Amino acid sequence: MKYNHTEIEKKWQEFWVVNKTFRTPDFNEIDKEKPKFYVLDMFPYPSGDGLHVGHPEGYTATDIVARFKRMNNYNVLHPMGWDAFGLPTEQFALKTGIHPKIRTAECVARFRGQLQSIGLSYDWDREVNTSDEKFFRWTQWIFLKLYNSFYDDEAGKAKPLSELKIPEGLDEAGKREFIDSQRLAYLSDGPVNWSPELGTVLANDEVAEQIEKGNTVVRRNMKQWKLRITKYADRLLHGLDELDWPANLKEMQRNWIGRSEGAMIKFKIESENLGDGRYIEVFTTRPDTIFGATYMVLAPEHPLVSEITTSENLNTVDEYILAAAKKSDLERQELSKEKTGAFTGAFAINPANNKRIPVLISDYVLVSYGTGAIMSVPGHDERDMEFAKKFNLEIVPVCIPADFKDTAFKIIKAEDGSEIIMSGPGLGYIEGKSDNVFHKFLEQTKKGETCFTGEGYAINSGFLNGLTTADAKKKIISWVEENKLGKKSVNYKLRDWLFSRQRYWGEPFPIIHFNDNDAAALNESELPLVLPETDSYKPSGTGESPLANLKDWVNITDEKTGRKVKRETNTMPQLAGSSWYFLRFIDPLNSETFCDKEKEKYWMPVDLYIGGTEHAVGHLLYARFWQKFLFDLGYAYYEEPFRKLFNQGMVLGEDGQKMSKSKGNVINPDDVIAQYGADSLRLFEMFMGPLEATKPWSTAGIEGMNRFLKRIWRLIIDEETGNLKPNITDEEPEIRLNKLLHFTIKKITHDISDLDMKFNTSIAQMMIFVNELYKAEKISRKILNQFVLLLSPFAPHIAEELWRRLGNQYSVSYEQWPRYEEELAKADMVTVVFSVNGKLRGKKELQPDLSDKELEQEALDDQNVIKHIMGKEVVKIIVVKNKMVNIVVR
RNA sequence: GCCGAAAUGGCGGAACUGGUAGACGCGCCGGACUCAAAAUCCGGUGAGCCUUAAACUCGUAAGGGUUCGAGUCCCUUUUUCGGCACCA
Repeated sequence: MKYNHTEIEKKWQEFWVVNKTFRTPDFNEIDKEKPKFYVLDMFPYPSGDGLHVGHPEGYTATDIVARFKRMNNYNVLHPMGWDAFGLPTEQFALKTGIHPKIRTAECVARFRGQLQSIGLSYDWDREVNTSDEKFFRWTQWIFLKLYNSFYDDEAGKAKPLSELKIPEGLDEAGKREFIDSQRLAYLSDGPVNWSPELGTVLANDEVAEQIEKGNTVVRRNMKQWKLRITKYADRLLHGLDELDWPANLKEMQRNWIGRSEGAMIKFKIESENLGDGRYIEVFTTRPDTIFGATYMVLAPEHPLVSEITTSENLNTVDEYILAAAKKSDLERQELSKEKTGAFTGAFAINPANNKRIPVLISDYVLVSYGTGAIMSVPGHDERDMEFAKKFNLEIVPVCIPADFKDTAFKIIKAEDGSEIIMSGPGLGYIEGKSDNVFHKFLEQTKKGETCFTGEGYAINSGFLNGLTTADAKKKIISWVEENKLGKKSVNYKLRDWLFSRQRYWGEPFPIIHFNDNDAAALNESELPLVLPETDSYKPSGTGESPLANLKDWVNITDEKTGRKVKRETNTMPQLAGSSWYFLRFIDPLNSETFCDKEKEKYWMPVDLYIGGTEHAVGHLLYARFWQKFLFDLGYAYYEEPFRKLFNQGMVLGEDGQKMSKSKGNVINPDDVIAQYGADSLRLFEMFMGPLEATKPWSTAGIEGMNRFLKRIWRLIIDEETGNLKPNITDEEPEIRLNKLLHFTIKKITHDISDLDMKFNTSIAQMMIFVNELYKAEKISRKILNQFVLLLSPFAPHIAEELWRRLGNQYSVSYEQWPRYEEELAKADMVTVVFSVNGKLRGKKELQPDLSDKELEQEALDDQNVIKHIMGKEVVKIIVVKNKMVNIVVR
């Protein structure tokens, strides 16, 4: 009876389903004394294409860990669900008229079937679907919590609006405006990323991906919902420190959050249009270079532009603003080589040296970062220098590299102990040395040929002269603070999360509008607010969602007030549901709350989370944000959701190229399973290399895996009779094989429990073990039992089958993971190598743990070693226990 | 441009804190079984020294360094991949 993967896999998959083998018991049933392990895959979007071989890679890895932990007496939570709201399904509906709900159900059924055919040990009783109203009811609920909360900066956490202190003396409208300005979910009118092809706006992290797909993204002013994630910027940044995440991923989040320290400084405006006491405020990370600020630049959209522009310059400025407005963000960046701008006719006063400097506008200054205005230091900022050269603005060097320190100034100790700093162009000559390199540096900077952006020492900077950049920063900041011209300040690149989309297939907002600037939230009891039925998913054409066309649904009468109101017609982004789905798995059926806190306390945080890097700054940042928010309000026990994160690499086509339909190199896991079986697929996915690496698929490789499984089968089963091989005995194991078994147990146990996800070496060790078993005349059943258990997390179907055939009962899934004895896992002979001057000259099998003296003697007795040290002086002998002896001769 | 990761046989990849480079698999070569083939089993397989064995030399992208000893540590360069990119 030959190894029949199809039959065996079908049999055991059915067994697992019927027996609910992998069901994680309800919270009140589990033994809470046992340790827990929550192992999670990034849940997929159930697309029409089905799974590709990239999916099972991460899923198999987590499955191995889940199965291993179960066998090690952990309570394991290993769930799967569907990130089911999303644009492709809606576009499919537009094309075919098939309702997204129906399409989603089809795709989910297909995906679930495929996942089950891989033999993944999910608890299907906990399956969630973000587009299911029982699920998104709670997405809407969290949104309401955000809407009804504010961030208390002093306490450093979010609180319900009921605790918000409202300033006195406000009328009703003023109060409302104030409260709205504090909500963590708020409506904001301003420029957003709009994609005409998609008919929707996009969040910043989605823009790059959509452009790559060939969609255009333009800037457009629209009123949109945003979530105030920026309030959490610092906590999101610092929280990273304690997480066991890949360094590059943490770095990506840090970059995305983009914290920079510097100062806000006010520059007084001099304009014919404006009276005294008006200022331009700038943010700078280099306040120490303020003496070199020779002009200012405002973003074209800066509100002060219209006020300060003089009549003489009005036309050019207006033209420029218009031209800039027409450019998309992308165009602005692409044209970055050539700086453009216009003079406003206004001047400002540099507070450091009271110089009168011109104020210009340019689109290289972004309105959305800092204050939308900069002080320009062309000597020490490349962008400013480019602009200064183009517009013939003065460049003053105010910072020099440390190398020039001694030439640029001299610090003399005065009699009273204070320091006198001598500086000036002539210093080098006074000292009796002329430094051409230094003067060349100054000249080149003034001409715009050199731009030193590093840190060094201040020159031409009045009271900052001679200070290091760090000291100069401190000094100038305390100076502006004393003079009430500014303060130390921190800025972030992170923007608030654009949270609304003009789509049908998403969570509706539980919001009604009385008029343009007066909205109200539904009560929690009114949730879920379900999607209205329709057969038209076409965008309204006005930049509103398809829901806007459904007049009966949109226009309603508010029961509380009796007023006619309109429903919010936007829907939430796909990343809403994925920001908290991992909590729902803990308590998927709860209809009282999104997740019971006691259960969350037990199961969270996720102990191992595996997915691709593409979610580095989107999903992973938003999920952390929501977790922190729920923590602040006391709904969650933990502040960080994912303790250990691992990024799986990409699986390339056999040609080493990215898999794509157009290249015709796509491997379909269904075909692979049909031909070689799920166990071969699983094993090969893990054998290809470390999980994080990008590596090509190989048909020859999977054939090899299939061969390995057949070899295991024949080792145990007589293909002629279908019975156990006659050489399997009930005797005690042969010592040699037993030692190798223990070594193998140790190797695999470490490979899985260190969570480095390098299972290729575990499989290699199993192969070594099987090769050795083939050489044995008799094999003890005990050894085979243990081996099958070792194999089971990797290739569970064949393991279950062999386990039964070896005469065992029940499933391998909850058997005790094999233990190893350290003594047995040790080799009984070690190979010690002898080298002379670092070159290998001989080796010998020796007993372990010989003394240094004994090893030394062994080396000196070696014929080849003798040949190489003959007639030479032995300088020194280095002995590494159990490893090597190196003889150094002269 | 900046930041990060990587580069090892014909291929995928091993090598724990510096200590036998190339585990394991694929491919290839040889043998056994067979009328023959497939499958299977056994053996070999970094390069060079005309063949073989021993011995020797070279060899982990390139060059240099530290060390008794470097794939591993340090410096320089090249290439590949990933991320960021007017964020003041």
